[in-house]
Amino acid sequence: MEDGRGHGPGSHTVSRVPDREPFDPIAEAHRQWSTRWPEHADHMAAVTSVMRVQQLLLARIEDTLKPYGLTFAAYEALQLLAFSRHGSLPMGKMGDRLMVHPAAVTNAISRLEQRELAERRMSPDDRRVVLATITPAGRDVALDATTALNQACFGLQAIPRRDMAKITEMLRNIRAAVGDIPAGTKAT
Amino acid sequence: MEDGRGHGPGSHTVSRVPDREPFDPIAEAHRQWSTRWPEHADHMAAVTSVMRVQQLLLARIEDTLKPYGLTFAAYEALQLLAFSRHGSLPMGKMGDRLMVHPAAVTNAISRLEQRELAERRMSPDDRRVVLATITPAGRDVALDATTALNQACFGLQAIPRRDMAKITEMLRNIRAAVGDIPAGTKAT
DNA sequence: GTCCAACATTTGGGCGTTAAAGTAAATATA
DNA sequence: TATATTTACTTTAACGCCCAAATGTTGGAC
Repeated sequence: MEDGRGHGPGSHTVSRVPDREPFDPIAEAHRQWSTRWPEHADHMAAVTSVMRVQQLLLARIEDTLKPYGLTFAAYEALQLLAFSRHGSLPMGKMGDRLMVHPAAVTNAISRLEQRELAERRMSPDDRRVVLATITPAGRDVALDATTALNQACFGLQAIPRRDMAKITEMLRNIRAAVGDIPAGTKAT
Repeated sequence: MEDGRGHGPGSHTVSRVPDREPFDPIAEAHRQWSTRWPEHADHMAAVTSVMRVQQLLLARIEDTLKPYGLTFAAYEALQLLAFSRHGSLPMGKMGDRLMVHPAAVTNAISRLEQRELAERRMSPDDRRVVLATITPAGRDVALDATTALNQACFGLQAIPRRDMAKITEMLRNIRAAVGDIPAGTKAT
């Protein structure tokens, strides 16, 4: 996959992450920023880092998921259902959990439904709500995909668990600052 | 904006980041994962954290950018041009820098061109390449938007610079592990 | 002069958002 | 109690962004 230089047909196959620049683009941007807004450069670099790492991880994850015909969004939805108490959740609830708009859930479940990995059921309690429900086939796929993801260690075999935990901790500060979680939340 | 509970028309206005769950969904997922794949839970939590923080930051950034009629993708492209040596860059080069597909650059520049923030020029050296070029109006908008972004401190006034730098450093390890930058790259 | 590599664009589809609409439940009001 | 208003839940439609594959053009090598 890692094609060293050389675009053309056959390059861009591995969902972006093209040929790497010979330098660190974030360090470069930090330099540029520092000459103009020195007091904001560190924040900018951190934010840019998060953006870029997300992009990189997403690419790896989707490569891992591709053999199972799942996109990351589809996987997230499926796994959420798999972890739910009865294998089903109201559409709106899924939107809250996944932090996406209700309309996005509608579409995601529709696609899963087409592939018979999930199905819609009317709630017996409230006829307004529709329950997205995972099928046995859906559970199988979710399990296989999760195993693959774990195997690939989310693409980060090289990094020790301790460092990963540290990253989670530091990012939790950001999430707290932004109101994603109650301020004083502690680790597991 | 912060509507405490209560969806319906008028909620979901602030680009996702809906009402917060009463618990930390990542800590919850970490728990679930731990019971089944304990040796992978830390990696999973870190990856999930990056994904979620990216989502949160993006929402904040786009809110800040909205008054200038810019999306984050558009801002990135514009800023890249603004920082470039002659205010212009080949389309392909932009794709490399921004880590997006060539087609994405085509569309992004087209939209910027419509708004007269950028324009296309044929390269005098190579008639295959088209140079995306920032206009004076584009520079103005980019500068204003950047100021706004800095003012908002990228939405993270609360977090000290030192912590932000630490995050950048730890994420650089991930980028190195994934091949985004040469292994031994150091900070600025 | 022919063949191949590099660029950019077009086309098609997934995913996300906003805005608007439709139905069902809850609540107010008479 | 009966009707009317408001609120909750989902869906549809329209648009932006991204990727993937196919198309068309130019430059360079043989």
